[in-house]
Amino acid sequence: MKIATFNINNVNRRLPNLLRWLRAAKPDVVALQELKSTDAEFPILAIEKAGYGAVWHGQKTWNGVAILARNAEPVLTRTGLPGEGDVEARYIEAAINGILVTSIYLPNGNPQPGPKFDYKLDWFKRLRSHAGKLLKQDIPVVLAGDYNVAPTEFDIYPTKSWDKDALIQPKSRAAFKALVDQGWTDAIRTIHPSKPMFTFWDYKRNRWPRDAGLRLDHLLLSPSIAPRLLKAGVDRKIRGEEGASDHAPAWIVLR
DNA sequence: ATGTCACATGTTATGTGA
Repeated sequence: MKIATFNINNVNRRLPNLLRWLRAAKPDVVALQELKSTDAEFPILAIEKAGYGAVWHGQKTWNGVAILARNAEPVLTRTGLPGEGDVEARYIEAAINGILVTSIYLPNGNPQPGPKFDYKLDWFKRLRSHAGKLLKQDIPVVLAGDYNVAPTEFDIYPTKSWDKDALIQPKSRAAFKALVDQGWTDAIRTIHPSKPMFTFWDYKRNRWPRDAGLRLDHLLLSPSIAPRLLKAGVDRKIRGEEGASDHAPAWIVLR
């Protein structure tokens, strides 16, 4: 079973790229982020035609998350994190073939310090609270999404350019580590301990041709599913296509 | 400080967010 996470950066603008990748990579489950689409504008017909069922949680202009399942209908279990109602569409969760899968679009948090960074840290706290409850249920869970955190120095190319950026701040990294330390397995890093495995390359400053990337998209596995981890990777070449998102899909194969 | 992309508002650009 192949599960992927892909920040598509506008699902309608990037629809030809998405459909090409679905046909070529044939993932069984896909967590999409940054739909930048209202619920009504989500391209469900094209996605169904490609052989996928879907659940989605959209919003005008910004954010938006979805979960696709090949030859299956994901069973929606929640949109938004528990607690106060989220105005921004950043969380969706569904059950597919006995696995609970999320699509997370964690706030970027820039500029920092400031209210947007506070929102990021608060959102992380609410995610940890919910993730902790999922762990206690002892069910197979994959927390997939764009966490907007490069967890360590190894997850970014050598540079000073991002020193003030919310993506690499100690507080952002501590929040990610606190989540993982609940008992989750960072699947990509587990399979590839000594390769950077970038998933994002900024459009600016020639960063894709220079491979000046960051690893921001993660698949975290609950203890009951981690032993099934067989393979993991990043479909880097997707980033080089015409009209590409600034992220590439990250994926795992479970036995 | 800048670079790139895309969208919204509503203009022959500018602001916003990433």
